[in-house]
Amino acid sequence: MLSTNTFRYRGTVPSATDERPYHHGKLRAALLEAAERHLRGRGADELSLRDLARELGVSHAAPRRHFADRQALLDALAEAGFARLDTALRAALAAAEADFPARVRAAMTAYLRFATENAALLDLMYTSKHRPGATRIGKAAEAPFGLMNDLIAQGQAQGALEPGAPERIGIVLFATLQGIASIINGSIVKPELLDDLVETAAQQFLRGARPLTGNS
Amino acid sequence: MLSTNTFRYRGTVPSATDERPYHHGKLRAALLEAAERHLRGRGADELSLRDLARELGVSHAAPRRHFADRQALLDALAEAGFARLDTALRAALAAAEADFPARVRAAMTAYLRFATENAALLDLMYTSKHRPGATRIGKAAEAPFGLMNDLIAQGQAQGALEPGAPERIGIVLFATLQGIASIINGSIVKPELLDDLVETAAQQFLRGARPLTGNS
DNA sequence: CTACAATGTAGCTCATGACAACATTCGGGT
DNA sequence: ACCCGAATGTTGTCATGAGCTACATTGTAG
Repeated sequence: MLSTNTFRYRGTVPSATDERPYHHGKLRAALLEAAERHLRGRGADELSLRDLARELGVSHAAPRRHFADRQALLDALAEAGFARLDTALRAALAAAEADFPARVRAAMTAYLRFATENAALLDLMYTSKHRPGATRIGKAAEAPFGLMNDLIAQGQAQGALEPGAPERIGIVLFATLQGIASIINGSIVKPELLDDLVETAAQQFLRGARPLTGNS
Repeated sequence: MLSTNTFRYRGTVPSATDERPYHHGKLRAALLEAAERHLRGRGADELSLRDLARELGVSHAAPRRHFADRQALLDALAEAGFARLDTALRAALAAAEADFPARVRAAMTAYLRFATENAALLDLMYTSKHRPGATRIGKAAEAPFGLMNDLIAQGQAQGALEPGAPERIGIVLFATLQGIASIINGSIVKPELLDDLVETAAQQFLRGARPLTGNS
């Protein structure tokens, strides 16, 4: 597509000079890749379409061919983010021990690893001004959520968690993770405390949601 | 310019006509008030200084006399937000029963009430790009934090919580609150579930952080 | 090989934040 | 009272970015 000329440029090879081909070829993918890179460290509101266009050596209006507006690019980033998060969680759970506490810790750690390494992206994923027709994002978000619910259900089956709707327990666990990510990313607490926080949260969760055995 | 005669006011009260006085008089306070109002529903990034100026019937450059730049206004909003949050929490705790579980629920409810009613403001308070010299915000944030720690310490004194550094336990509780606020404000879960979530989180916290009595 | 779709470009409008130069008002010192 | 400097507000300007339209180039299906 972008390589191996079929006679364009009438006899001269474009790469021989610094001439860019008129068509970038993979602009959409390149924009997403560059945007995600820009998102590391900076916030989403500092992401400029024109900036990306400049970086990719393309005119300021070119991105519009692939994303109707700025928000569309952000939505696409969020959607891709959920896919990456899902992959990371699945990988972590696949590599984890079989016993429930270990699996919970593995999932929590993997989530927070993703959340702290992709702070701005995470923010985008969850605050992406859900405009009326943002079904794709909601759809993409279901995968990680389902994973968490499966984990909870598994814990209940093993008798490690009290019975009941998995969502009821799962949402609070998810909220705690989200909150930890938030206070780390917001520099409220030092990143060094992350492991400590995860361990405390895991213990509280496992103790707080286990079945009632005799005493109150 | 907009007033023709140079002799305006000379013995007449300005409010008698619709002429605005050259000096607004309380521009800073009015800006903060208007900004906070604009923040309800919309996000902080949609807050425009020029918009505020227009609304207050003042020139587009006037706000600059009171806030060096946009971020300075946002910082001031965040600072005021922490003060309001502190007030709300203190009021809730003052009105609460003496027993620890009731006080925890009161604090959690008050926090989440503030958080959901001031979504954009809360976001501002915790993501306000902490620029190097943002000491004022950090200072303002300490009050609510101290309150939470006091509550934890009180629970420990009553034997309702395991001993240890209050922060260690408190941070996780705070994170959970923050996370619940985040998923409600981000429309991940329906607002109607808020009370349910609070109750579940409270139960898990009280059970998960209480002293170990005999069994593991 | 030709018409049309896809993709990229150039140039415009509009809004905003930041800045500078100037105007008006307020208040304190004499 | 009066004057002068400090606050506070105004107009004008610039740079940047989003979004739009008209146009140019390339890819491709028929």
